[in-house]
Amino acid sequence: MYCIDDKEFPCSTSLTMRYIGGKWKAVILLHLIEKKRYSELRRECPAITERTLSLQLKELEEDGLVIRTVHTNKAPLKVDYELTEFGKTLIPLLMSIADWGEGAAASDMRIKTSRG
Amino acid sequence: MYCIDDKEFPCSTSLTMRYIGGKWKAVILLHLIEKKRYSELRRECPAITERTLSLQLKELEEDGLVIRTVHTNKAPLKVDYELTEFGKTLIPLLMSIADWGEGAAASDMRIKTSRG
DNA sequence: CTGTATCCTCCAAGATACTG
DNA sequence: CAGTATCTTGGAGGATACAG
Repeated sequence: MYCIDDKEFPCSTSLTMRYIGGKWKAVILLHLIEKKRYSELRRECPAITERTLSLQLKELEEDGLVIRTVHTNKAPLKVDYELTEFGKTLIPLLMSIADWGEGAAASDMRIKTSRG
Repeated sequence: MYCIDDKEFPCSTSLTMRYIGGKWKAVILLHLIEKKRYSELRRECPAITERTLSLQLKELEEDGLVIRTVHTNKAPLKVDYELTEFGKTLIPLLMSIADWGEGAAASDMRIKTSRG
């Protein structure tokens, strides 16, 4: 049994999902394997709305998985995001997640693949 | 770009999360690495409500990850669940998810661990 | 450029009672 | 034993406009 902020997690699996679950967190983390500017991230993930991307990044930062760096305070702002050491421990898992999805696309006939 | 039932997934990562995302699916799948009776599953996952367990199992079945077998139609019913061959391709990933959670519990000081 | 602020919708999931 | 049926709700996530 694990707890974070009075929320309970009965096993380590549910605990992991607390960090990378949700619709977009794993996607964002995977993109951040390479350090990125905020605008790069947005361009690479057009399916994620601005608000959601911003909120998820803040949560990832609070969870200690991602670090945000501001390089200048004068406009135009320059901010980038990268994985912390703790966040980097997720890399093999993130790779496995991406890999499994590719395999699934070949196995599950309900999945339609297109260039998009 | 991938599609299932007119829902769009921009990358393989988001596609995987479609299968194992949500609060409990990965937990259920991990328990089903060994074939289980419905009642066993319930006993082992008391944190999951009956309704949710039932719904998730049905979804996992529709997704081709799990197979449900009814062994008798006369009461008392006997039903068990196990991973399909497709579902078994998730096992290494499920293991990694559980493992990472254990490591996180040791790294993230916000996580309180208890016997429960 | 890098975000917030508002408003809104939808649905995953909980609680509880009931059924073949 | 193995589930459904109802009812409810919190919160994740979308759309869009605005801000430092």
